[in-house]
Amino acid sequence: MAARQGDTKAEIRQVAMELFTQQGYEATSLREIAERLGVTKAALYYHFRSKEDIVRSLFGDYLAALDDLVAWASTQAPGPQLRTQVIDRMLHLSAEHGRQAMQFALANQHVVRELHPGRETASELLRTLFGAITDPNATMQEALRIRVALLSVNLTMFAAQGLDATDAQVDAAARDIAHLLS
Amino acid sequence: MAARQGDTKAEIRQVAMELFTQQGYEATSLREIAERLGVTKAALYYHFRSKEDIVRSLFGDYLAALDDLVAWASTQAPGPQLRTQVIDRMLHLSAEHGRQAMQFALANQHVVRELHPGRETASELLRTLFGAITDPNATMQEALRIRVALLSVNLTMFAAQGLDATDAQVDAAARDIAHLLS
DNA sequence: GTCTATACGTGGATAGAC
DNA sequence: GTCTATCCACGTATAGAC
Repeated sequence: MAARQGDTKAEIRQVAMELFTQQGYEATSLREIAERLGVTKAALYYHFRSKEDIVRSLFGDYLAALDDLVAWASTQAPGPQLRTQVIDRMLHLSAEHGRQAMQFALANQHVVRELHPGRETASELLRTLFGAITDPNATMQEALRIRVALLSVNLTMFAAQGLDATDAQVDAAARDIAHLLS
Repeated sequence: MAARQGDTKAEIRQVAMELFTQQGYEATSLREIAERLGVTKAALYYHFRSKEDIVRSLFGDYLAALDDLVAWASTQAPGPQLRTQVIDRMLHLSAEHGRQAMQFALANQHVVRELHPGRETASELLRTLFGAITDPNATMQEALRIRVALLSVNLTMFAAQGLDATDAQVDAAARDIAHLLS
């Protein structure tokens, strides 16, 4: 209890991230988060304005960075080079925001979707990104493989759960796999 | 409304599958399902005993089949052959239960987890499966790639959303990708 | 900065009429 | 087979005291 002055907000974020990832966003109540921390629901409202505010504070940065990536890719000419660059940037994002963020995003797609106010939904975003890196004349097989290559970055982070590996090792493996597919 | 005798149950299942996949299980209320069908909540309770009962009727078969696969794989010796066989069986499962089931499972992992009464959780199940097909002496990189190969089957189904492709084409692409990685 | 108390809506679920 | 009416628990959120 010595460590409960000023960092309460950080603790809330940490517990919320954990529970949201394990059980899902809707399945996790504020009461649950509060109990786990030994505080009351009302205490949470001192630090955050709403439940959505918590999740937003958890992923706002990542989503914004993803937006930027998509916007940038849309201005480039499709082709193998762009593919490589986009994959590298995805890896960079994953490394920067941590595996847990990826796992949350995968487990709470519909929540992430709602967090995009007035913007594209997550699937539209993905579709835009796919379009940007895929040659218009590509066959269906090629297009599909490129999509899987891109998604494999996050999938690898997910698959690494419980595996005895450093972040750097996982990053390297993700890069190998994505490039193998693209 | 002529088509509202006897197939109501089927309609409920269909709408539920759709909404659960799009919005998530908890985020979808029974009221929402009922309204969409033009009936009342109480009507749903005539056909199903609970909300969980609906989702169970949607995925019980798939989960049972997955259980069988894991149990079988555990009795086999790990190696390249087993890997190929497991991947083929996964493809078979996906084909049999449809892409939408895969999408639901991916979007509602924590719900699927709860549906396993007295059994392993979904992640334990996956871990068991991974263990069965991975050589104990494999490097971390190899182990990770095998995991991703297995998961890529479902991922490919997911990635095929909105793509103009037949089920057979997607299956074939999934097989290629999984084998490329394994 | 954290609490008690409470309001309010909604969700799942049941009883009983038609 | 579907409806109305209703119950109860829970979830988010607020007001105001300490």
